[in-house]
Amino acid sequence: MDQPSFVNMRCTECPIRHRAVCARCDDDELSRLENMKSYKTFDAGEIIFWRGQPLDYVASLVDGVASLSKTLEDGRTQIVGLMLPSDFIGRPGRVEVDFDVTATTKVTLCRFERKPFERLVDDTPHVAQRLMELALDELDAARDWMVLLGRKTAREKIATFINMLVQRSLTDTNGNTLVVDLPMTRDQIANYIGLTLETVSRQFNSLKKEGVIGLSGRKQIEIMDLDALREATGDDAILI
Amino acid sequence: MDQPSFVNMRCTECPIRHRAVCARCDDDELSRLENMKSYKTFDAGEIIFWRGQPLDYVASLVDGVASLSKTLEDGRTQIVGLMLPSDFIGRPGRVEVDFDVTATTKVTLCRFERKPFERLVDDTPHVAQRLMELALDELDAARDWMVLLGRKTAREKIATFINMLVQRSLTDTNGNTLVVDLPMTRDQIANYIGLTLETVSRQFNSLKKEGVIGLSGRKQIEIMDLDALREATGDDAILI
DNA sequence: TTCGTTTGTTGATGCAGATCAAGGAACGCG
DNA sequence: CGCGTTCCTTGATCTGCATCAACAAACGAA
Repeated sequence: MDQPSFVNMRCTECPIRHRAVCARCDDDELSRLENMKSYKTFDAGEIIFWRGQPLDYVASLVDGVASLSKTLEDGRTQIVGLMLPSDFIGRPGRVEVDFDVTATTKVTLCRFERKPFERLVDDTPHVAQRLMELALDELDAARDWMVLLGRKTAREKIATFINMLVQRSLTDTNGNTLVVDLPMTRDQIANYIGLTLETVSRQFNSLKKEGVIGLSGRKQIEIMDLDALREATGDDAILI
Repeated sequence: MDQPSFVNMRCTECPIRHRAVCARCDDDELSRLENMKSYKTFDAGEIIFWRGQPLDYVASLVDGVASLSKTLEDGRTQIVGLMLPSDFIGRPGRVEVDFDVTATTKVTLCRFERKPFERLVDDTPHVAQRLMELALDELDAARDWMVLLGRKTAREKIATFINMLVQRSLTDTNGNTLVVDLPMTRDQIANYIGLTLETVSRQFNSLKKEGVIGLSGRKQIEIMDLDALREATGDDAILI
């Protein structure tokens, strides 16, 4: 998990090249992007954007995990989205975001200045189209999360969360078992799935006791029985 | 609330003309739309689209209320979106939806055949842009709903729900008090805000007892004290 | 109008998960 | 290596909402 240096990276060598907003750009468009981009890293815990702050940049997340969160009057918070590599932060035409964006782990962004980026969007239809796809993917994910938050039990929530990490392939393979890196603390997980940190801890250990997962260190989960895990999500089978 | 006849309506007379996907269309584009559109109505309770069904049409919702819902293995359901007049159903490039779309009240759609509509989107950038805006608005709404589902109490959920109906102006004015038409039953409301119908009923009556709202008939709420209602949502003041 | 069906209210009880509390393990830093 | 801090676990208790149950009100059809 060493942080490679991105500073002088060419777009053609970019690890998220094929999935990010630039996925279908040709060489010409890439060089336009090269000219307006700059890499910036944030340490874990740093605020990347404040809610309401005008955005001079939009960005692709290149490495690490960031979270979008909203806060109620009395301080209760809810994480409303996880940004993983290739996700896009900020939208053309929108000057600010309505949530805080925080670096959950160390994060590297590929930032584009807003104005030139918006010009690029205006005259390259497939970039606009790719942005639309990314937005619709986020909308789908948000709707699945609404089911989780509104209707799932604590156990189902935990299973769904782990399964999501598997799906979005935050995984290594260690021998023949799947190993998932947890990008966040129990408290942050709790905020994401609408529980308290104590309940998160209890459910993790209960799944461990049943042999569905193994816990090694604070930030690693081994998937011992993927079928059982998916069974435990409560989702309709064909959704998985 | 009489259903006017839409069958022969011209786009220029359309009640959602200024907010729907066609908001910024010029006369030429409108006449292209006239040629590919057809109105269709659904009775309350009818399924408009099934999850997984290939969509031959996309549509603007002209009148009534529809809901998007997802179902778990064992039958628990969660409404993941309310479609109100001017909302758009279906996306270019996406062949199916991942939820059921049901008419909550009697619903009228202005349907467009997919293929010609996609061609229109391809060669009119501001239609694509409007679709993007509509999608981002839905995404914002979905995120607010995640906070509601994950972190709000039953009372806050009910207050937020009523406040949303006020905001999206499903309101009449009756003398000097605001009257909100409830488009759905207690059971459907419960499914939308992640509660049971009994809890919904209790919270309505508790807000009534406190003089925040009045209930007249099954489907009408008077807003007696809007400030108290907003206070009860739990939202950060500047969000409202 | 009357009857049947759907929808809503209200009460009693139970339980999943929150809250409160204390200690233990992992990690970073001098 | 030891120490302080952060993060995690585990137990005890509490409570908000679900669940179960019965009835009442509204509505629609004949």
